[in-house]
Amino acid sequence: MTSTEHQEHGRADAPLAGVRPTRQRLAVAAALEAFDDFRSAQEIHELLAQRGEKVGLATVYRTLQRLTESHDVDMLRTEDGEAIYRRCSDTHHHHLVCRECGATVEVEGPAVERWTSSIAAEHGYADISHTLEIFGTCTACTAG
Amino acid sequence: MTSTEHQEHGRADAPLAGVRPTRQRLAVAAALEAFDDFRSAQEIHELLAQRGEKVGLATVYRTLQRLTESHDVDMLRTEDGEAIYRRCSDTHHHHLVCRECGATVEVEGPAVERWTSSIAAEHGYADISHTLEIFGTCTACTAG
DNA sequence: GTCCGGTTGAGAACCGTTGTCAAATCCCCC
DNA sequence: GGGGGATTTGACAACGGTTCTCAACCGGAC
Ligand SMILES: [Zn+2]
Ligand SMILES: [Zn+2]
Ligand SMILES: [Zn+2]
Ligand SMILES: [Zn+2]
Repeated sequence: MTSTEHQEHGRADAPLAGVRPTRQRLAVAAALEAFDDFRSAQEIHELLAQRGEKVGLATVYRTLQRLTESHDVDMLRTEDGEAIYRRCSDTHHHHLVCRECGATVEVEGPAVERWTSSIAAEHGYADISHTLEIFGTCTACTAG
Repeated sequence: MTSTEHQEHGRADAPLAGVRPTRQRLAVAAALEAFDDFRSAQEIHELLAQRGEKVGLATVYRTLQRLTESHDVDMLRTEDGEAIYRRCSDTHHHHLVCRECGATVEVEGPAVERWTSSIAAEHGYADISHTLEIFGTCTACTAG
């Protein structure tokens, strides 16, 4: 558990809380702010390189992993299994994603949340998580 | 395009339609019938080996790929990106999957289907598809 | 300054998956 | 029954995303 580490350092509610805000970690966080779409770790690494920020690929992966675990970024998988990341709002939500351009809309569905947990309870499954993503073609891509 | 191949052979509605029902392909199909849970390609390959059916791993992958494309099996990805396969019912449904043992329950949620299409329409997205999977730990795995 | 644990990064390792291509197999027609 | 040509197979290599390794590198505490 990460919760056993000493938490006196850093604010408990900010991204990168409880860890050293190193140049590399701040750079990854900044890159995520720069994007509005889901991006792969390698794309983020590439953007950092273009910006002149030298950050090792392993560090990008480690940082994204940490941010995902702390729910500061959303991670989902493309059709072919690649992990992609996006800085999202704090509340639980899902995504409406354009399969052409990647434009993303956050969506909430309290009824769906209730439905999934009732289904799980009904069958005795514990420690539930769920994935729900909607893919389509946005207006811009339909027009273009 | 696979649609350019001659399709006169085989029934158009059966699994493996339009391709030679070779020993290997039949063995993979049989293995899928034997399982009631989602299984990875490598697990299926291993089962075939245990049964004495010698089928190359590449052939297992190729066959599963073909069956997935023809919608004769469902393919989804575990939380760490691995593809898993299952022979399912024909109607549209989603899954409640044990992340330990793969035990699967098919679930239907008409309300969810309606919700996803209304969300999509609301934002002007067209040509909609969606993924919805629920992961948890089944009673057997919780007990064990 | 020294200490010391957290952090980094280059590269290797890992692992699921796909590509390669010669050999085997099947199907059709003679 | 015996070619012949397309399909299929499988051992193995290659690939791509991700994680591991571990020596070097910080950066606060004292
Ligand atoms: Zn999100
Ligand atoms: Zn949800
Ligand atoms: Zn299914
Ligand atoms: Zn559905």
